Amino acid sequence: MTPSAPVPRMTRQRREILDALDTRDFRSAQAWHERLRSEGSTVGLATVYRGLQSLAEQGEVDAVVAESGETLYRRCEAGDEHHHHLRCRICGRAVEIDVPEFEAFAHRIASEHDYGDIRHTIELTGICPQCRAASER
Amino acid sequence: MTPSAPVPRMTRQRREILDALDTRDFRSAQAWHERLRSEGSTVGLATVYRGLQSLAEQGEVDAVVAESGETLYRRCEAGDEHHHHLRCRICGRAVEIDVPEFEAFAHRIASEHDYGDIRHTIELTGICPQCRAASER
DNA sequence: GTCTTATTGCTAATGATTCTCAATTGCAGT
DNA sequence: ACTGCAATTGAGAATCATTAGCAATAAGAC
Ligand SMILES: [Mn+2]
Ligand SMILES: [Mn+2]
Ligand SMILES: [Zn+2]
Ligand SMILES: [Zn+2]
Repeated sequence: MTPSAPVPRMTRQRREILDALDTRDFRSAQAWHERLRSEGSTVGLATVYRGLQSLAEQGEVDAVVAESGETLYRRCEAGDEHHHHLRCRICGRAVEIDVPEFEAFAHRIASEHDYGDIRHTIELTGICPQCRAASER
Repeated sequence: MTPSAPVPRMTRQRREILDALDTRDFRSAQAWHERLRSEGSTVGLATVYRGLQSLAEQGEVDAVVAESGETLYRRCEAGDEHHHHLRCRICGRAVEIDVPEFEAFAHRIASEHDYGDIRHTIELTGICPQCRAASER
C-alpha cells in the first residue's frame, strides 16, 4: 500500500492560497503567486506550486495543461463529479461542463482496441464575450 | 495579409525525419532525434524540432501535448479530416478515432455561453495490450 | 555554374517547474 | 502553556524541454 501522505497542515500560506482562489479563472502558478504578492502576501513561489498541486490532488482545484504546456489552476466549483471545462484562451475564465455521452463512448472505443486503464482529456477553449468585446476595439 | 511562409526545401534532414516517422507511435522530438542518430543520421536536435513543427503545421504529423507538458509527434495517418487519438501512455502507440457527435456538441455549448473561436482537445490514453502484457510479467 | 536565401547545427538562452536544505512552525501529547 | 518533531516554507540552484542567435551550408531558380 502507499505510505499514505501526511495530513496537510493548515498553514498561513495554504490559507492564503485558498483565499486567492476565488475567481472563475484558470491561471498559472506564477500568476497566482504574483496576485498573492500584489495583495501583500509573502508566500514563496515554490510554496504556491506545492500548494496548488496538493490541492489539485485533493480535488479542491482543477488543473489543465494549456497548449503552451504550462499548467493552469482554478478552484473547482463542482463537487466530486467528473467534469470538463470551456475556458477562455485569453483571460482564463471558464465554465464547467459535462459530457455524459462521452464517458461511455471512451470506454467502448478503448475496449474495441483492447486498451486498458483508460483516461481522457476534453477541453473546450474559446474567447469569452468580454475578451471578444475588448479585442474588437 | 500574412507574409506567406517560404516554400519548404527538401533537404536531406527533412527527408530523414519524414522517413523516420513510419511507426504508429507518438514520440517526443528528443526521442525522434535519438532514433535518427542511432540509425546513423547526423541531424541536429534543433532541426528535428523545427522539422516536426513545420510538418505539424502542414498537417503531415499530429502533435499532442502529454500530461507532462511535453509535445509528442507522429505521422498522421488520416487525411485532412479532423480526428483524435487513443494513445498508449507507455509506448505511444496510437489509433486514430473520430468523435462525430462531439463537434456539434462543442459548438452548441460554446454558443450557449457566448464563447467564440472555439477549439477543442480530446485525447484518450490508456495502456495498449502489448504494454499491459509486458507489465504483467 | 552562379546567386539568393532557406536551412542547418552548434551553443547559449529561456522559462516553467522541481529540488535542496536550513530555518520555521503546526499541532499532538502532556 | 511547554516540548518534540515531522511537515512546511522560502531562496536559490538545478532540471529539462524548447528556442533563439548566428556563421557555415546547400536547395533551387535562372
Ligand atoms: Mn472544475
Ligand atoms: Mn492523426
Ligand atoms: Zn476571456
Ligand atoms: Zn503501449
